[in-house]
Amino acid sequence: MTMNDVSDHIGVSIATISRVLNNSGIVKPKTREKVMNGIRELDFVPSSLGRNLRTTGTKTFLICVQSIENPYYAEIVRSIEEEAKKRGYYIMICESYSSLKRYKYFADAVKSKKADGIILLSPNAKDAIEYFREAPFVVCGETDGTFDCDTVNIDNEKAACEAVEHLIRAGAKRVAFMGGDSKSALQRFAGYEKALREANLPSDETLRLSNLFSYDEGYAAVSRLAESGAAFDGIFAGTDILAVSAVNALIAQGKRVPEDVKVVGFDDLVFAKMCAVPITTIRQPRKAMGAAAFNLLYEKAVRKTDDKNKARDSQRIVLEHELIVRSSSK
Amino acid sequence: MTMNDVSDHIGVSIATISRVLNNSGIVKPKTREKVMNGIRELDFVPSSLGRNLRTTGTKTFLICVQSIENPYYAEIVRSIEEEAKKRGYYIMICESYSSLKRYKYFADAVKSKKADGIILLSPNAKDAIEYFREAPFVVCGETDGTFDCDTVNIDNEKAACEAVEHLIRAGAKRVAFMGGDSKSALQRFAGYEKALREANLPSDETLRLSNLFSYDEGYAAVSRLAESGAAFDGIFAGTDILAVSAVNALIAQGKRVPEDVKVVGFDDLVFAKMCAVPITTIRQPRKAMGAAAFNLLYEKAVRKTDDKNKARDSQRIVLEHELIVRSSSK
DNA sequence: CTGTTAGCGCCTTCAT
DNA sequence: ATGAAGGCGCTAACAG
Repeated sequence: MTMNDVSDHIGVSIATISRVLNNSGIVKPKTREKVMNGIRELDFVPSSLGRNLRTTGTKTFLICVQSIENPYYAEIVRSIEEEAKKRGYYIMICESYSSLKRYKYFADAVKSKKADGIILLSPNAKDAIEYFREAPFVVCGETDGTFDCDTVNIDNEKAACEAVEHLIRAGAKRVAFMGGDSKSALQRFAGYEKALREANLPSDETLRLSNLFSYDEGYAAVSRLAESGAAFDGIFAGTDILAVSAVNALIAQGKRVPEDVKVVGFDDLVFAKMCAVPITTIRQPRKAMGAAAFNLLYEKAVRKTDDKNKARDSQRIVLEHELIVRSSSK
Repeated sequence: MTMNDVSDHIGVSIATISRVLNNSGIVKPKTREKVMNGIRELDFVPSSLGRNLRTTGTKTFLICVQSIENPYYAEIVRSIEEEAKKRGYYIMICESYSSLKRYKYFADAVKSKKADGIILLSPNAKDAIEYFREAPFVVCGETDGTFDCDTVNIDNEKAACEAVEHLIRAGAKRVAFMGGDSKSALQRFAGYEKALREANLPSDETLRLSNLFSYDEGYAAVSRLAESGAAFDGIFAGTDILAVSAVNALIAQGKRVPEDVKVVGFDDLVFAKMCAVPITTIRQPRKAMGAAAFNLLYEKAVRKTDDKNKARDSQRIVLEHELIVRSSSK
C-alpha cells in the first residue's frame, strides 16, 4: 500500500496526496477532502522509509538510559515524550548498560540515520561523549565542567549541602556520607563537606562510605559501620537506594530511624516512600529537566538542518531542586 | 557521506561496496580489503534509510511496556535485546501508559515501516490487540484464552496456587488475597482459591482485597483490614508492590512479619529483597520469556517476508516459574 | 569477480 | 491548483 495505490483509487496524482499529507503547497478544499477520504477508506499510512530518505531526517530522537530498571529515568522520559509529541517527534528508549560499545552503537544509529539526535541520561556521560562528537546530543542529569556540551541539570552540590544542613538542623552532629564515584556523586560529596564546614562540624573520614552503588553494597557498608561502634547520628546518602539500604541495615542492627540516626536520600524514587520509614530526600525537577533536554536537542537538530547559524556555544541549564521531608529525618 | 563517496575514494563500484557490507555475493579478498579500508578511512556508516527503503524492512522491533517505571520489565527487555543482537536486530522501547491511543500509535509505527513488529509486555494486552491485527506481534507475560495470538507466559494460576500452598505449609490458616483486576491478577486469584480448596480451608470474602494496584492502595487496604479486627495470619499478594505495602502496613499496625502474618508476593522485583523484611515471592523466568518472545516474533517477521507458509496457528509458550523463599514467610 | 542499472516510496521543483 | 519527473541511498538482478 503506497501513495500510488491511493492515487489509483481516487484519481489524483501522488504529488497532491503528498501535499495533503504534509499540509504543504495549496490544495483545493474539495480535492483535499477527496484525498482524505481515500486515505481513510484504504487505511493508508505513508511509509516513513520513503519520506525519511527524501528528507534525510527521521524526526526521531534516541534517549539513552543506563538501565530502565532504574525508575529515576521514568519521569524524565515521560516528559521528553510529551514534549516530543508536541513537535511530531518519535522517541526511542535505549539502554546503555554503561557499556562503551553501546555508546558507539547509538552514535552509529544516528550516523546511519535511524535517529536525528541523542539525549543522554547516563551517569557516565563523559565516557560516552567522545562517540557523539558528530551527533546532535544533549546530556541530562550529569554535568562535568571538563567537557563542552549542552547540559540540563540541577546544582548537585547545593542540593546536597541543603540536605545535610537539614540533618544538622534536625539535631544530627555526626553525619555519615554514602555515595558512588560518578561525577554527580562527587558533587554531592562536595556539598556534604561544605555543609559540615559551614556548621563547624568536623569531617570524619571513618564516616565516609564511598564507591557504593547497589543496595547490597550500601547495606553491607552501613552494617559494618554500625558494628564498628563508630558514633554517628545522621546519614546523607547520595541515592535513595543507598538511603533505603541504610535504613534497613540500621533497623537490623537495632537502631531506630530517625530517633537514633536520621537519614536523607537523593532523587525521590518510588521506593523512597515505600520504605518502612519513608525517606526524606532531594527531589529533582525531572519533568522540567526532560522538557528542557528535548527542546535543547530539538533546537540543535533544526539548526543543523537550517545550517545557518550553526555554531553556537553549548548551553548549560540548571534547574531548581526541592527538599522533601519525610519520617526518616524528623 | 554515501556509498558513492566511498566509491569515488577507492575506485570500486557501489555494488561491490554493498556486497562487502552485506556479505552477499562474491568479492575477491583483495577487493574486500580495499573496501574495508576505505570505509574505515572515511568512517562511513551506511544509511539505513536507503537500505530499509530498498529491502522494505527495518530489522527493528518495538517493545511496548506499560511504563518503564515498573522494574518488572527490565530483565525481559534486556533478554530481548540480547537475542536481537544475535540476529542483527534493533530494539526500541516504547511506553504505552495503557492508553489505547498509544497502541494505535505503535500499530501505525509498524504500518509506516518504522519497525517490523511489536512485542507487547502489557497487562492490558486484550485492549491493544485489535490495533495489531495487521502487524506481526507477540504478547509476553499475559494470556487470555479469549483472543488468538502468539503468547509467552507462565502458568499464573499454578504459581499462585503454589505460593498459597507454601503459606499454608508454613502454618497459615487464614490467608488474605491482594490483587488487581488484570487477566493475570484474576488467574492468580483463581490459584489462590484452588489452594484453599485443596487444603479444605474456607474462602473468606472479607479477606479478599481486590482492585488494588498501587502501593498506596495496597497500604490503605491492609491497614483497614487490620483495623477491622479481622483474623488473618497470611497474605498472598498478586504483586511485590502490594506485598511490600502489606508488610509496611502490618508493621505500622504493630504486627510482626512473619511471626503474626506471613506474606508472599509475586514477580521478584528489586525491592522484594530491599524491604525491611525480605519478601518470599514467585519468580518468573524473565530471561527465558524475553528470549522466547523475540524468537517468536522473529520467526513471524521472517515468515511474512518469505510469504510461503504464511498461515500458522498461534503459539502459546508456557514457561516454568520458581518460588523464592525469604524471611516474610518463615 | 565486478560494474551498470532499475527501482523501493516519497517530496519537491518545474511545468501546465 | 494539479501533474510529471527526478532523485534521496541503497540492494539485487543482470551483464560482462
